[in-house]
Amino acid sequence: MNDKLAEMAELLKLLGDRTRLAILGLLQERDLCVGDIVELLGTSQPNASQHLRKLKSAGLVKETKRGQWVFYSLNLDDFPDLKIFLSQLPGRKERLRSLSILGKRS
Amino acid sequence: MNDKLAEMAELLKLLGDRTRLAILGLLQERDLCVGDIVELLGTSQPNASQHLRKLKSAGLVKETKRGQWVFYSLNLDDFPDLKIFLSQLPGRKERLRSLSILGKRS
DNA sequence: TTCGTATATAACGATATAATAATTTATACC
DNA sequence: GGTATAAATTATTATATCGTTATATACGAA
Repeated sequence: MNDKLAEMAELLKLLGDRTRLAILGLLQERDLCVGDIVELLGTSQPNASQHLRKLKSAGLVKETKRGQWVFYSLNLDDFPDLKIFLSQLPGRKERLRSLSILGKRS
Repeated sequence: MNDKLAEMAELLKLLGDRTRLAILGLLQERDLCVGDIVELLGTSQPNASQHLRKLKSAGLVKETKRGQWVFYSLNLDDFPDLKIFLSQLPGRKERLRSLSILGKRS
């Protein structure tokens, strides 16, 4: 079909959410399991999980199961422009440092 | 305030609409009055008008009154990244050609 | 197998959004 | 003034979205 515009709008709408932007920003630093994301964002587990599902449906992230954890990582090969954009997201380093302090996993 | 993330999300949400993306794409070619936009998009006048208001509120477009017409133009000086992005919108040239054929204004 | 942890899914409610229809305001022309 | 055109505003409806609560599934350890 020819509705490239609608397709672009859909992607932008997906990005137009504070929580999802925050998740993408965090994943840019390192892969994270859902629990880490929940803790870093200070949101509920189902909320994070549902946002992750949407990001995955769009192909922006991919999941990898490791034991009982599900790790998510960025999957931006199909979205080269997004890489540049996401690198401008603020506040990533700071929050990830706090994760290290907690030291849940080396 | 520090919620740059929310700010970015809001802008992306604004862009995440097919109609608004189309308007921005059209305005990239030339300034247009509301009636032209209505015709080019094939939508209703109030619909176009309301989307234009949102774009104006965000500072993405500005309006200029000329007689009984209100012309809108892009105002992306505060959004340098958007210029590059918008230049990738599809289907602009084609639809504007059809406007020229109609020849409502030289 | 039973228990605890990690994640996903489902159901629900509140709010937001987009489109339409109806009305109003503003301007030009006679 | 009166009429026609251009655009904005208001009200309404339908749908989408986000977050929560509750429940289900998956996996590992004892």
